[in-house]
Amino acid sequence: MAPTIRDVARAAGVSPATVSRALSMPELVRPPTRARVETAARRLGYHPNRAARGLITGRTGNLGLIVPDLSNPFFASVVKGVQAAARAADHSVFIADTDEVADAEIDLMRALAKQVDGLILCSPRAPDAELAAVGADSTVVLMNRRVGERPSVIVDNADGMRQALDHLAALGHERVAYVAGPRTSWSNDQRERGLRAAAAAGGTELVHVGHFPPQFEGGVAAADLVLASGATAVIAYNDVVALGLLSRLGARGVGVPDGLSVVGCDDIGMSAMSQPALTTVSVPKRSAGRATVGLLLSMLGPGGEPGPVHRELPTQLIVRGSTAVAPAPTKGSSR
Amino acid sequence: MAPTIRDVARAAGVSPATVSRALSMPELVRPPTRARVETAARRLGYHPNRAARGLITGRTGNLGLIVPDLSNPFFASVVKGVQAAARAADHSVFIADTDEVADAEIDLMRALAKQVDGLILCSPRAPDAELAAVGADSTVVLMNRRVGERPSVIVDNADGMRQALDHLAALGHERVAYVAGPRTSWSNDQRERGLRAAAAAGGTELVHVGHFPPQFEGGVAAADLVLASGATAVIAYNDVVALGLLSRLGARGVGVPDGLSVVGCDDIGMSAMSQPALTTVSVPKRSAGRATVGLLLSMLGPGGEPGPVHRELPTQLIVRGSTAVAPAPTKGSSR
DNA sequence: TTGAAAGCGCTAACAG
DNA sequence: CTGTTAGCGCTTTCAA
Repeated sequence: MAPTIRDVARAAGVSPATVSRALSMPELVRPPTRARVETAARRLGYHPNRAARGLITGRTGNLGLIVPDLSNPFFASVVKGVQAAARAADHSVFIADTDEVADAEIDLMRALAKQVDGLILCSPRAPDAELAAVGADSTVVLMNRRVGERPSVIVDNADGMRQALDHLAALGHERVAYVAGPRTSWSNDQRERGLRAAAAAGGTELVHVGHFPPQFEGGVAAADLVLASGATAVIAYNDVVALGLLSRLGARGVGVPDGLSVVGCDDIGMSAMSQPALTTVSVPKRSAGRATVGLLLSMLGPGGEPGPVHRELPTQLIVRGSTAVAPAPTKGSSR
Repeated sequence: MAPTIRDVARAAGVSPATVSRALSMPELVRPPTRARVETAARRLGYHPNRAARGLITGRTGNLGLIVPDLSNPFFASVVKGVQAAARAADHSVFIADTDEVADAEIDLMRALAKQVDGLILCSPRAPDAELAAVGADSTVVLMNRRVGERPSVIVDNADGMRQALDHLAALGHERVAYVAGPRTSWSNDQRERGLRAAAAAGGTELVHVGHFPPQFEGGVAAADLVLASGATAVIAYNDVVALGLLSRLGARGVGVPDGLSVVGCDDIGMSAMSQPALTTVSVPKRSAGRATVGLLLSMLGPGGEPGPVHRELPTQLIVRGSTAVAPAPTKGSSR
């Protein structure tokens, strides 16, 4: 049986309350007493039971994080950022993976909400209303999504897309395809908007290619549609999809970037290592994770609710080998 | 404020004890009473506070999972398997990433041990003794490692390596390099042993190439050493390393599989999509995760400690494009 | 079959 | 500065 606060109290010859104080608010205890307590605690290998503490303080020291798909390296990175920040603040984190199923999100929110101080929803797919309903009575921070006035950390998707499109336009591409991600993805929505705005501003023709799951297979499936569209360049919802494109393009014998230029988004590790290396819009994944934890903890802090807080992080185009000057227009290329 | 058991009791006109029973041991409560309680609970949106329950039952309904690196897709898959099984058993899971730092493992074990019913250590890097010391008084299951009689779930690494080497030998390769993973990795150790045994049995010459971090960069760094070794084929510690090899080999102008055959291990998603697709030893990642949770929960069940339990899952070579018949021996190739 | 009472391990008043 | 008391939300004897 793990030692309790009473064991320590007995060993140190003080009351449990003093032990509690010596450990959580040392300045309220006379140094000699404190020392006795600390020694006893160390000797017995005492660590306070957080559940018991939480019962009375109302704080568990735990955070919850819900992500759509851990096997997407983007989310893996975010998780690492969240972890690091949480650990630095002496918090543990529950992680749940929804497998891109919106309903699972709601279930998991409910399940986790009871046992954490705050919840981070990363790229949630559920409708605004459901999110708002379930999150009403718990501290929730959104990441990669903005819903009403709820606190959130997002990245500047629109600007990233603008950078990508400007880059392609500067290379002479006049017809660019966008391989869309999930309809329920807020990021996808932002990216589409940013792209439309940039296309209108720059006179580039934008071709929207259906919605695809944000996975490798999604890119594989999209590739043929992109080729048929007559576009000379393609921007994918994310890097994983872009890698899928690359794969299928290779199989079709289309050279990248000579036959088609490809741009991804997220800058996952793999994007630098593909053949050719993928041009991509870099998103600060770790930082976003850390920032989200920071925001969440600040909300839990003394002040309580410091009003709606929003953070937006910048994105940056990384140019690599998968984009090049547009090929000379081919007759009937649109067929 | 979330409703407590007393709120429900009042609403249903019964005592808190009855509510507790109606919800956890329904058969001990008369149907009409039970119905009243259930209705009241549902109406108030009552969910028992697990921390409070845990305080008395000694069970939190939480599991802990410690992995070396979430950004390795191998671990991401394992996590998904663990998650799925845990959720099916109505448990939540704390996840911690050690960034391949053995000390962090021990710290995290201590931190998590207090708040979970059981702990899963996936591919732990810490020395046996430390693992044993910290894990002494908590329920721990190891994955991808065997330490004494501690319960564990592993895969048949040695057999996987044998399959890989036999495959290469059948293709005519006589000199095969192995790019080793971390020294502290038990799996790496098993793979080396399996390889040595198979090499001895089949008369293949095995070249051991230094220890490298189990990351893409590790493979990149190893590639030149492999080329200098005069081997016509190489087996990498895992797929991520193998992909690093592929990348650097491409940069060096060495064709795969014609210039060098490459085999990985784990069968992460990316391995099927590389150019050329990677031949690899498939490891049942999800299943292993699920099996580990199953084992852990069985240990927590009624019987308590049903003695040491070990599970070993099979591995299977997946032949893809990255291996081929050995090139004709080149004069002075060993230089 | 149900209720009253005790207590899990801890912290937060309130005295002293 | 330290000890006593009460109680967080829940389950579990023990009686009724």
